[in-house]
Amino acid sequence: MNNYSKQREAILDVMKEHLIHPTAEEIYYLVLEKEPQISKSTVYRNINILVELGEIKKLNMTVGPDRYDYLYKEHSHAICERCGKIFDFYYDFNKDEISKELLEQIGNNMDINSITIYGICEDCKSNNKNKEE
Amino acid sequence: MNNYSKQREAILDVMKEHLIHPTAEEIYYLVLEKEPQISKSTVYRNINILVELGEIKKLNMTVGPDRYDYLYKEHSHAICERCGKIFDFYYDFNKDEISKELLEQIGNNMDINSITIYGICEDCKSNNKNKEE
DNA sequence: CTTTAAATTAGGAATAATTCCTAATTTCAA
DNA sequence: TTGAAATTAGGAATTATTCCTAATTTAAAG
Repeated sequence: MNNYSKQREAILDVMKEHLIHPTAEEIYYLVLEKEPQISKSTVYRNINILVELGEIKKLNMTVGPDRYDYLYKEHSHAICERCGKIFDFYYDFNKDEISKELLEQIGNNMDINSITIYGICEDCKSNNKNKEE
Repeated sequence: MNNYSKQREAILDVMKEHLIHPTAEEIYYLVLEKEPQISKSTVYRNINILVELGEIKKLNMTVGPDRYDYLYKEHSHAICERCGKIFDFYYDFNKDEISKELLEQIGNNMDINSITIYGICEDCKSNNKNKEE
């Protein structure tokens, strides 16, 4: 693993240019503009490699396919479980304390990579109110 | 939506009896023991309804299919992004403060349903050390 | 420069996970 | 009762992702 490849480079470039939480398929179509020969399997494979290398972050969605994010700057995500909207935000979680609690409660010294909020956004809440039940 | 159905009842019972974060397919096989006629599509459909009703919680996985949890008692989850292990733990996140930050930063008054930690567990960290790179 | 082994690729096939479709059945309120 | 709405089983269809293979590219060593 880890020979140079302009395809992988192009994918990372796309991620840096488009901070829009794209799906794998959206990344594929964006990369096509730079690398018209690239295949979908190459995109999927390299996305996984970039995630494994920590260059990009996989966002685990409740709705629709997973999405990816280039962390130009440390931030957290709040995701609407009903419509899938993703919000970037900053919050100073006390990771040391959380790590300590994890170690005490589950006996496992995890490295915390990210903390994600799942909930229901304002729009989905009000749409629901209009629904007859 | 929401006529009585013994199939949905059986699924919820299974979730209450097996607090093991099962996948939809695992739920299907567990429910089969109570309802030998039940079909997989019924299981999928009712799982989604139970999630929507807030009776069970969907866990968004990095690895493998999504999993589900009956929250017999409020708790959070820490998930290993590499092997998919799920740990239940308790932590008193300051949801009010987080909500306030969300409103200020993203202008959206979300209802927070859950907070999930993603990271790399101890086992996966040490496995990695042994890997030649 | 060559050579060579390892890594990567394109393209399509295969798999996995989930949703959709339909006719039959069940639920429940009038 | 009865009729409309909801739900079901079963299988087809769709979606998302991974796997397979022969050809190409990379990089390091001579």
